[in-house]
Amino acid sequence: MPRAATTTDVFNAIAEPRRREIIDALRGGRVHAVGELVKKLRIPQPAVSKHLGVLRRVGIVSASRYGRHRLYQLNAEELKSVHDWVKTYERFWTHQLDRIKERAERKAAERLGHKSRVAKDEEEKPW
Amino acid sequence: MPRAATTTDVFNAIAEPRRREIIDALRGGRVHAVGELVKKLRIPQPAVSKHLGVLRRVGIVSASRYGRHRLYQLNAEELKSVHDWVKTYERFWTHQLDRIKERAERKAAERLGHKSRVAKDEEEKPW
DNA sequence: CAATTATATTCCTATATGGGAATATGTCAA
DNA sequence: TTGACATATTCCCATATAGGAATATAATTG
Repeated sequence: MPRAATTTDVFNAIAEPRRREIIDALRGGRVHAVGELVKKLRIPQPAVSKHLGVLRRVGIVSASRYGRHRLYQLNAEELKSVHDWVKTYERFWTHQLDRIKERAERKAAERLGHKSRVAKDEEEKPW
Repeated sequence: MPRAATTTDVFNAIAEPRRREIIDALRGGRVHAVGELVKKLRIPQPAVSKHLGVLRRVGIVSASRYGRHRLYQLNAEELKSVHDWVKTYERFWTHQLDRIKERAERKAAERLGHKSRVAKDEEEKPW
């Protein structure tokens, strides 16, 4: 099986650096014509259009016409799913002290026999 | 040019759903043998090994030996770059009120002639 | 209508999958 | 040593790029 399409979900869509650049350029709610993005990011116009196409299919951006221009706008809420997922790991790099404390607490609990319960079908491993 | 390798960076590595499942399974700091992941996630062993290989090359997990087992451990800090990037968009979906207020403030500023300064080489667009 | 401008689409190509099957490697146990 | 077990690697293949070049489509202007 090949890799999932870039339009499968937001995670795949933002894996491409240039697409993240485009997203960043659209930050602040300002709409941008394709040509502006081309000039700003120095990416060939067809490439920008293609990347915008991917982002649009995933829902990260939406487009509207303005004369012969096409204006793109960010729908940043679509990035929420990524944020929600990665946020659950936030504690691993913030608050070093909390982490240490947490470990100490876990060990203390073990000493007191308050091991976290193990699911029935899950054997106790020696590690 | 083909898509960037999955081992290019964390963004590409986590684009694959099964790799995120593996990461999630390793949460909590507990080490896991490959076989445990296979049973837990119901993914064929070669697939698990391959995905772990990708994650290891990117640095998201690290491995150690224990007899004939290989124990994998999460290095969640590697996910920080993703968090840092997506976090800058957090305000777009949290605090609805703040967003409304912000827009109102921007409009007010415009009324007062306090437009955000425009870079010299950036023309004023009609939109 | 013709020329121009803005953007999208099509073609082509080299490359990197991800899964399945089979097999190799490594380690322990009798 | 010989199995048996745990994990990694290799092969094969269908598929989805991402970029470049060329072209098509759309809208404006004269």
